[in-house]
Amino acid sequence: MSDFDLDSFIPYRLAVLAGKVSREFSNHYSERFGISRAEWRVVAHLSASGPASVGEIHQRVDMDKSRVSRAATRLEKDGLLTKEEHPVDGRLVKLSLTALGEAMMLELEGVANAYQTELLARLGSDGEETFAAVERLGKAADA
Amino acid sequence: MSDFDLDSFIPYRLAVLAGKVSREFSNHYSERFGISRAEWRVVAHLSASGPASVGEIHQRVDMDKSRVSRAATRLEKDGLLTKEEHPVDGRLVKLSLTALGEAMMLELEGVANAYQTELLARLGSDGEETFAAVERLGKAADA
DNA sequence: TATTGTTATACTCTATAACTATA
DNA sequence: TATAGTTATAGAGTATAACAATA
Repeated sequence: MSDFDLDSFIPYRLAVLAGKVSREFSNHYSERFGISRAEWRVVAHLSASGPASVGEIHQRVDMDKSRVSRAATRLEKDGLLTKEEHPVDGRLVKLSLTALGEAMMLELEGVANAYQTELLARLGSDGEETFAAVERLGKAADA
Repeated sequence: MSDFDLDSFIPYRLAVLAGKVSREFSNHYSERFGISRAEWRVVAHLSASGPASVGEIHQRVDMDKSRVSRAATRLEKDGLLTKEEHPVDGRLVKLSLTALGEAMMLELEGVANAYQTELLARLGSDGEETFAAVERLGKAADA
């Protein structure tokens, strides 16, 4: 009927793979901690960087402003972070993990590091380099 | 603050990469043809396999039944496919591309093949093998 | 006027489950 | 009763844009 084969098409294979890994990881934390992927990203970023504004997270974490903002609202409601007004620029909101948020992240870190280890094992010996090579797909050849 | 680094975490990198490639490809067709990713997958599968049921597509294309069903409904409304009742088993629905659907797929194929070529070029010489190696991430080590 | 963050809109996705009609 | 497909539901993702407050 056609000479196009969806199964060899890289965007499709990549989407299927990313979905599979994301769901698998999500099984490791979503039920236990009750957070979504967006919330996980915000918490992980805050944990690594310390307090940050919505805009900073938006730029660092591949999520647009509104998604970050809504995730932060949910996390605040759950007592995992606080919002403060920036002392000099009133437009900025300073997001900080609470003690509860820090404690959750500590557990999550263990889960995430264990999963990362398992993924690297699946890749085999040159896993890191292999994966980095595939990430060249994201670099548009603008030359 | 923490020894966890989101930027080196494989599920995150994979999600970011897949999103980037998917959006980039989508820019090549969504505006021009007015279809979503789910619709594109259904059309591509039908084009490769010939007429198929909802269930067949569901099993082959990493989308659940309802997503396939809804995509098919939208495509039917746009005149890109038809639904027929199966002659012997009335529960089955036979989805077939219309002439309009075939014509669209012909154009889409050109776009997709060109994009695939560009992606392989970004990967470099051993691209296919490198990519296949990374797909081992999707194979849970169930031993 | 421009920027930061929030909220609105509308559609799609995801997961689950109920529902219908056939078998 | 089991199966194929559709529809419902509810929360989340996606993209865009309007909006309020501040700069």
